[in-house]
Amino acid sequence: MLRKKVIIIAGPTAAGKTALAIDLALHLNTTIISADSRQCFRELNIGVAKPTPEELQRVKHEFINSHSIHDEVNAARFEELSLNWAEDIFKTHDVVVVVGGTGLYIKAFCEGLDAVPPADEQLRIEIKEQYEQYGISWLQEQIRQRDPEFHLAGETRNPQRMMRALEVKESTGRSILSFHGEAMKTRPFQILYFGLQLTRAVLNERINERVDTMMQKGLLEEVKSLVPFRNLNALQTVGYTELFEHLAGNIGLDEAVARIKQNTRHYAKRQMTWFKKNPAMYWLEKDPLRTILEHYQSA
RNA sequence: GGUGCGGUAGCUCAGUCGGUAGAGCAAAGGACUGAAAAUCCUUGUGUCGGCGGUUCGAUCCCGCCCCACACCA
Repeated sequence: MLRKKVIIIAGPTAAGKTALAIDLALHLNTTIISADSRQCFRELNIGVAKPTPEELQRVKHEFINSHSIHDEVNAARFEELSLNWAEDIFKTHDVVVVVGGTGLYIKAFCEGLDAVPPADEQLRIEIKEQYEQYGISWLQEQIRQRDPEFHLAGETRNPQRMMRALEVKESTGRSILSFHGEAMKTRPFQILYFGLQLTRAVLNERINERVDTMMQKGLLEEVKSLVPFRNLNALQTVGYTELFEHLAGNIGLDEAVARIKQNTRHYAKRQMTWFKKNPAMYWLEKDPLRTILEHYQSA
């Protein structure tokens, strides 16, 4: 019986994860590890719905404001960091709260990623340049010739996956697919999964309200200050890309705001798709805090 | 009032030399292993504005009407 426990709080954007996690962490007198791929960047604030400074004061959060948009952050890096944080917290606590909407990051923390080697930076740049110059057919042809396994079983219309497959093949001689599923890692703690869920209509309403609030709080100003960095991975983010388009003069402000709402709905849908397939997920309904505490105590 | 151009999927439109129609976006569902708020996949029956006429058969041709836009009075 594992004494150390991790409580995961997952769910779509705008469902109320942040507030619930803080309440829970206060009750359990412990620390929160955020599993959000954007809130870790200190340059991004309004548009990523980060916990407020007051909230951060009340409960210690890891992976919030911990990185710069110029740093390389990804799921593998998150796995490493989050496990270290958890280990540290477990030195003085029996429970950790992990909250976030990034399904892959939660998976990386709970189950681990396979040991696919990182890419050689130079190689990655070369592949990207070729792709940008010659298009997807070039990528498909390269995959066909160099990685037959991926050509047959991989996503051969998905540029990002093909570029990654190519760089792995080139630098290791192995297909990226050959690394997958080698072992689901076991963790030295018990994991309890909880999901926040709202009806589509309510969720959409909350998304719309939140986007309007973000605009009132000055999202446009925040985005303006980030224009020079618009090509960084960290800024391929809902709320930012649409306003970059507006600032470039391509679309009006109303149109940009409407697109932020729409793209946020798309994003929330993808999040739900990810979490719904987790059979261990306990879907919260009324009185979520009490429900979690009951499950935690009897676990 | 006259002339012109339109009225086709929730939206923007394509198309059928007459055999009841299809793209993009939206919407819904799904995938996801070093960009993941990213990237990608699947799903399209709608009185083809209305009423008549011609025809074996009309959304497509003809007539009238209604609506929208533009121009002329």
